Amino acid sequence: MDDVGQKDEPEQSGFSARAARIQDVAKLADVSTATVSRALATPERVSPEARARVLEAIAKTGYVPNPAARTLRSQKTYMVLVVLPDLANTFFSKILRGIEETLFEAGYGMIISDLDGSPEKEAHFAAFTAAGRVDGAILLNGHLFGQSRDGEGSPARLSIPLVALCEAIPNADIPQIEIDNRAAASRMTQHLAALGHKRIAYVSGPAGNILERERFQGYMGGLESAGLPFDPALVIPGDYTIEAGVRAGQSLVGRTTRPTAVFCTSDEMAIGLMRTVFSAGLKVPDDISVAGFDDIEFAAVAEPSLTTIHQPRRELGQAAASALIDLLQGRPSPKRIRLETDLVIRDSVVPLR
Amino acid sequence: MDDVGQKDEPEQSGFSARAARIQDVAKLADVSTATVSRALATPERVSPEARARVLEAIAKTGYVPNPAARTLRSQKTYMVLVVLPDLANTFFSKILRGIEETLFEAGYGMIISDLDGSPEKEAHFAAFTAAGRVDGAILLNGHLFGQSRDGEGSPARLSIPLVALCEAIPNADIPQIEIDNRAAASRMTQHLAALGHKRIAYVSGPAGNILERERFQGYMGGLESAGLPFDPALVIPGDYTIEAGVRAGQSLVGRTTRPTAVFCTSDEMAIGLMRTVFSAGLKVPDDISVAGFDDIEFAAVAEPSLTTIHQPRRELGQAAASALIDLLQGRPSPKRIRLETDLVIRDSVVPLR
DNA sequence: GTGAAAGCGCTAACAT
DNA sequence: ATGTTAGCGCTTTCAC
Repeated sequence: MDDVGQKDEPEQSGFSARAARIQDVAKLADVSTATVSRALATPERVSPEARARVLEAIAKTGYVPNPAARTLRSQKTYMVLVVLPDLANTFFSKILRGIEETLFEAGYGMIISDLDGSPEKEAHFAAFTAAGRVDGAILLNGHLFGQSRDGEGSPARLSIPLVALCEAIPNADIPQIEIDNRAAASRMTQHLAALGHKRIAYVSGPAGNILERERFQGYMGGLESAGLPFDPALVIPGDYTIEAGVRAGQSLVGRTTRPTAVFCTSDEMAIGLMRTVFSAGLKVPDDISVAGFDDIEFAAVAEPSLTTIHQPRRELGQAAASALIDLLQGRPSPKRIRLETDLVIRDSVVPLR
Repeated sequence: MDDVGQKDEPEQSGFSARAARIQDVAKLADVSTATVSRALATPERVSPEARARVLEAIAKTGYVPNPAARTLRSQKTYMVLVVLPDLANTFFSKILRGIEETLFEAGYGMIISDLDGSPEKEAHFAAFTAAGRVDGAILLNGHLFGQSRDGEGSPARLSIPLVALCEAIPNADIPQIEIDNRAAASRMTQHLAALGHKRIAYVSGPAGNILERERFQGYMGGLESAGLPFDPALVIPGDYTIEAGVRAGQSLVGRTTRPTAVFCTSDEMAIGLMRTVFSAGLKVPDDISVAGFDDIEFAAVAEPSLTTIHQPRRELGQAAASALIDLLQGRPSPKRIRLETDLVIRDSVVPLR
């Protein structure tokens, strides 16, 4: 009476076409489906004997729980969405590793969303979270996406736990994991100034970007600490990409009074800029010093090797994932974590003259 | 009689805590849930009036179908797994873009799995597919993962449609999307030979890798075409990473009779190798010519800029995604696609002397 | 063209 | 410690 006409015998007969279900395991272990479920989720609440039989039956059948059924019932996906502004930027790869390894240990999977500067994609992934495909999200893109359709003051419906990583999200009451961008930029600026540079150019990130705002303030503060005047003509717009660096270089080499040092707010821009500078017949660092930010893998092998700010990328990813897991499991989570950066001195920056 | 005691009124009252379900839409549009479902999946089978009312109700409620319920019932996830050997390699970013955009147009989402050289991760993702979390997979890692537990000749159970991308999988009867690695490597080798180079070193990929085998054969064939002898001492082991390039460079600079040209089978290795060569006081290309493979973004801005083989990365991704979608939708799919590569001539290679 | 009803596979509430 | 049962939200026969 505990069985209602299955299609055919699911026993381990050579070619079973269909996957084992919890029922198959229960029958084989001579327990109820509830016990099988518990043996997996809360083993301590099942007798050792029953557990052993269940485990054996699972091994025999090759049973793997159906995630859709599990999710439908428990309303948990054990999936986390990671939102990136640009997957092509190598800066993110180690961060992703850090996130993934931490999530994995806690039994969560990771879905990556590459916004690629496209608002439609953002809408797409907003719908994604709204549909309940993920339990939480780690945002590296610097803002929340539109979760409520009516711009009213209504609290976001269907909201899930979020963590901001690298790019802080100012008015959001969520854990923020980052470095001290302002301090790091200030430190680099002062480093250049200490080497005698007086005309220090700054290649920016995208306008409005929070990293950009922080780093720019660090640049300004660094100039001030060094007693150097701020010259708006030395600020060159960029967006962290190689191409932006190439363009910034073009704008520099044509000038009559050139800066003696350039602080690029990403390594990719620094590398692109050096390329243009070379092509124009100038030498780095002899004619102009160039500094970067991030310390991506290519920074150490660039020619000349790049003086830059090292970010603990893997640790950033780990910290963000931990904070999200805390949230997901109802534990208190840190409100803000700031990891330390390092000034990495290589060959692209030398004292003036 | 079509309603069984809901918790509370789900109408658009300011703060509805819970997400709209298909029932809510059905009630509001005054149709059955079946009609709502059909209006979404097969609009042509629903009367225009009913469809309009359903669409309006969906807009009003903000209804988003629950993917877990949909998957549980239909056994389709509309998700595709993309398996990468190494996400940190920038070579993959544009490929991912190509895959993602094509999948997205067809209504599929993408889950990225970065194997990172770890067998455990491979097992993890094998379980992932076995659990039915994805409808199909695109493999860039050069082999299938263990799908059947018993090594018997039984056909893989729970198998899903697969496509091999870039790294062909020899004995698998699945669509293979790739470039002609052998021809490309041969072409580069002959290019170097045509410039007068007689001692052309080769920095390899990982042993056993299919790309490596093909490219090595291309190198051998290229030497032969040019009438040059093969010298095993000129083959330097690598694994496509920057670090491998650095090590390869170290093994080169110490030699008494150095090669005059080096063909690196990835741009990352070429860039790492140039770094070491510089540090040893040699010049590229004056003292030694260096060629790469892939044409990643950094190749054009390296110093000197890198002569390399251009791969149509985005198109490769698109082609693989299309082939998989064909399979998923029961259409015939191409068995093998080979996209064209280009020899990109830049500054890191010059004629001998 | 539309509705009623079954049920995908699991977990959790409630019994025992 | 274990079993029974309801039901997560959807798609899909099967009727009409």
